[in-house]
Amino acid sequence: MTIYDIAEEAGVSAATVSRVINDRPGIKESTRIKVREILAKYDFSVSAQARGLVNRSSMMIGILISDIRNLHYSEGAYIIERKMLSSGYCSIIMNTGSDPSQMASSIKSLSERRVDGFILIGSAFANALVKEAISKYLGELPFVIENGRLGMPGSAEILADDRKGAFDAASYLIERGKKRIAFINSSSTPSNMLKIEGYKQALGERAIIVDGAEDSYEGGYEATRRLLSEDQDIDGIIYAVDILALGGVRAALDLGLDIPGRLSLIGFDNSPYSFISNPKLSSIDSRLNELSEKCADVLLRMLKKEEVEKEIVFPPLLVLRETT
Amino acid sequence: MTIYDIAEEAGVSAATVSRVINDRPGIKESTRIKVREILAKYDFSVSAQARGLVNRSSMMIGILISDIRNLHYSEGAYIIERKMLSSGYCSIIMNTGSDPSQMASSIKSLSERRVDGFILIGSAFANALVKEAISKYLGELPFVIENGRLGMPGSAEILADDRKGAFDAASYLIERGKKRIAFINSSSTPSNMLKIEGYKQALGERAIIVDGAEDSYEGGYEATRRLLSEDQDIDGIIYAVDILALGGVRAALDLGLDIPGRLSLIGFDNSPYSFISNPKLSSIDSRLNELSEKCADVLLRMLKKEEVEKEIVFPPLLVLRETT
DNA sequence: ATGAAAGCGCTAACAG
DNA sequence: CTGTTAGCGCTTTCAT
Repeated sequence: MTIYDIAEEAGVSAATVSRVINDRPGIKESTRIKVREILAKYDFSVSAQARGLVNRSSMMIGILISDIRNLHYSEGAYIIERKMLSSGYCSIIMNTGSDPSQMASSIKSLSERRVDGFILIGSAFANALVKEAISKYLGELPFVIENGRLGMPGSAEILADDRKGAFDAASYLIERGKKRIAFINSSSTPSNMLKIEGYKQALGERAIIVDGAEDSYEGGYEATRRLLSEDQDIDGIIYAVDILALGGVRAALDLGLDIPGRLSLIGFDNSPYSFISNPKLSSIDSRLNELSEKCADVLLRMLKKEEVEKEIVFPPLLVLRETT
Repeated sequence: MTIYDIAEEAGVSAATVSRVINDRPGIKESTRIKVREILAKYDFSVSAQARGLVNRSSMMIGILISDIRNLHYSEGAYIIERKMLSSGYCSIIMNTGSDPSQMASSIKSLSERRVDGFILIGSAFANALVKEAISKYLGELPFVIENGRLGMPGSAEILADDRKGAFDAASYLIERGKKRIAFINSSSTPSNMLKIEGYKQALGERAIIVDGAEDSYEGGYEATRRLLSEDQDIDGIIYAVDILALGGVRAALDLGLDIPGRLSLIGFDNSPYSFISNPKLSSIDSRLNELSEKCADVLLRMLKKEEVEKEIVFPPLLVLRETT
């Protein structure tokens, strides 16, 4: 069913039907009503495809995420999808994994779909291949990157201050009298590298960095267990992500260590995991949800050709619970 | 940039360019190479929009989810998105919430986008409004519903046997000598209603059902705490979803009850929450990931006009950990 | 206030 | 092996 079918039954032209559908002015009220009636009668649904072709706007955006199963990405995707939809934009969501060439190919896909703009969630997208793919395929499109720096002209960057987050966490533990404070990291994303920097800044010579833990509960468990048995004096650990810390909590408990008396633990992101943890996990709130909200805001404004700030940084918050 | 621009530079017609792009046979090798060269030179990306218009296929599918932040939905979305993409289909993901009228309006959106098919994840979609919206707007489209019954002609239903899952869990606790076994439910989805049925089937007269807990960690905590203080003899609890059970674990611990000696707890879905829990949670594995995989499989087959089974049921597995 | 006609970027049928 | 033509479903001038 097309607008021509509607037009025919209404005894008007397709142009008129189009005007009614789009609420354009300059239509006799009686015609408008007549057409609306027939539209309703057939539950007519316009082809966004055809419309997009002539309007040069698909009213779709792309959301690229390394892995939506990751709780804090799914929250971001949720917030952005809802906000965009309420302004009429559908979201194409793609999981790219952490492989830059996969990311690049997703970017090409988005280009073929003729999205009106897109959002990259996570610092993992801040790499050369992605940059190249964007300038090749999505050159002029507005986009925003959440918590990553790409330094491209058409884009906005909404950032968490990860360095400060780690610095604050470490400083807090030092203040509380902890002497040997370690940092357990998983993947080497730009975001995690900043956390390490902040941690080092606070610890200086006394920094103890465990790198390359698998990015999971088990990864945190193993890394913590190993660290704790190799170095009996560790009395504080900061983790690059909450889920690692949950594994760490269990490892410490299995080793019979008192939390937080003997050992303090701090996670990162203040995700729902942190209060699901038992004992509840203290965590650095990177305010990712607010970042996501802001991402959608900013993209929407860019889509309307409004001027936007190209860089917004959200300061972190240290949330204390039962592991410190 | 369009195929006409490419055609002009290559000194051929648009039809030829189209043939090269789509790897159609019957093109002189030298022409093919020449055209490919120019395509590459400009990083040409075809308009899926225009192509879709003529092919009557957008190569997009819709995925409707009540809330992707829910871990087991995000896993489903992940699996489906990846699988569909590897067959060339992009996924439009929409969070509908639990309001049927929201679901209906999302269905209309999908129709305007001219998706080639769609997947409904969750039994919450098994309601009259959704059914009506589908037959209005997406009448002939192939679709599959994960863990819900809609009973519509064009669809396939991939189901978990929730009744049996709850029955097995309850039976297990009875076998282990538990005397007062409660069931804590959150939302009244069809899926949860089946769980209650299975539970009742095992418990008979002795059924103790707590309904209407909020669907969250806190909800599980509150409901459990109240139940346990009102009825001191409870020695087993089954929860409609894992996250509730995590709250329950903490409530029991706060009350000083020994798990599993004094009180056994069993969750539902065997989600990642279950092994993040401390103590680790025993849970009924509804095999949702396998369901999701199957959903994508089946939809893909429907899209190819192949015959498919209209109903597939996955039997549940009881996974024992530290709370039983 | 309304219609005719052109065109968005692509594919397919038909010629040659 | 390749080009011409028509048309997918819509919007938008430009007339009237």
